[in-house]
Amino acid sequence: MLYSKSAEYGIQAMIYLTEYRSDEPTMVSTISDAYDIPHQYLAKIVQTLVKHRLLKAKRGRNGGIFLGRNPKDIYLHEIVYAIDGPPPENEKCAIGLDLCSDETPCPLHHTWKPIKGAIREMLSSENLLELAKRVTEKRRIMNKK
Amino acid sequence: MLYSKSAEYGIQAMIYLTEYRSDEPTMVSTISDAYDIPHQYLAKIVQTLVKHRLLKAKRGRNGGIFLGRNPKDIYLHEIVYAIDGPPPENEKCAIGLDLCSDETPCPLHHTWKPIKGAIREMLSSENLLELAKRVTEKRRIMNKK
DNA sequence: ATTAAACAAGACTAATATATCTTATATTAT
DNA sequence: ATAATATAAGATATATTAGTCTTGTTTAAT
Ligand code: SF4
Ligand code: SF4
Repeated sequence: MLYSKSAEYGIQAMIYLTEYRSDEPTMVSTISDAYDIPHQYLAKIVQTLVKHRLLKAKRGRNGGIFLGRNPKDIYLHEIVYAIDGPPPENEKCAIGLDLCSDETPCPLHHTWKPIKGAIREMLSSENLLELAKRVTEKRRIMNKK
Repeated sequence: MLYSKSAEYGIQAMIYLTEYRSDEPTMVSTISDAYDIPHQYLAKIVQTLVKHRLLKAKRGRNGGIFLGRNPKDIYLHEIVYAIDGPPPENEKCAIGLDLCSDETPCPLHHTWKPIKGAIREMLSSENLLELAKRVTEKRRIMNKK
């Protein structure tokens, strides 16, 4: 819906790193085990995140990955763009009749445009630290029951 | 984003039928030409819409398709469901960590849920007649320039 | 009746997204 | 130095979606 499966895995991995932040590197396999992501597949996704400097990797024995920078300053859309690439210039959304503009909109424009805006806003305002906090909180609640 | 390419084509075809409504049947090829949709592919999509009674087909020479009922009473989500099938019971949206509920939501829940609601609302409140009217209006504006 | 023109249906192909396999390279403990 | 263990990288495989081809069936004009 919002992004590919690959991007979803990437986000999950980065949330994991934020939640269990450490000075020691975290193995990719630790994350893929925890979230049940195919190991090699996640490894490749991690590679592209490393190239985009969202992660740092330390190779060799006792190696692993770290966050590339402070999770408070990493926003969802960065992760999505890194993996799925930026959205196309003329993104045909909704019904896909011809090109869109505010003057000659497609027939869904007036309801769809605000929704699209809300999605963009969500992806560009949510940062990793907040997301990870909420995951921790969720886990706390679930364990209580 | 909202539905598959097939569903998009299906919507386009039904908008066409609404806009150029007629007592004579409209050939599938007329529509596929007008909207540049692969003919045979649209034919198959049309078949499933016929099965779901959203369209009626008249076979043989001078045959073609009609709307199954009044376009005022056909809503977008019906077309989408007919082609893409209904959404999964436990639709994992957003980040996809475990299952979702209002009590133990995934970390995007509070921003994503209202958006999801808006999308559902859009699909279930937009009817064909309105959409077709807007297309006509759009065409009028574009021709003026 | 014959034939042309339309939809119907299912097999087949192509493109894309998702996932796995294999080999290379880097790093560290011994 | 050697072996173990990690990421790096690209080839290969599988699944899903999109699109094509072939043949069949229905209908109406001739
Ligand atoms: S909804 Fe608006 S932005 Fe989206 S395709 Fe239609 S006109 Fe363009
Ligand atoms: S956003 Fe809400 S509804 Fe969607 S997966 Fe998260 S908890 Fe579930």
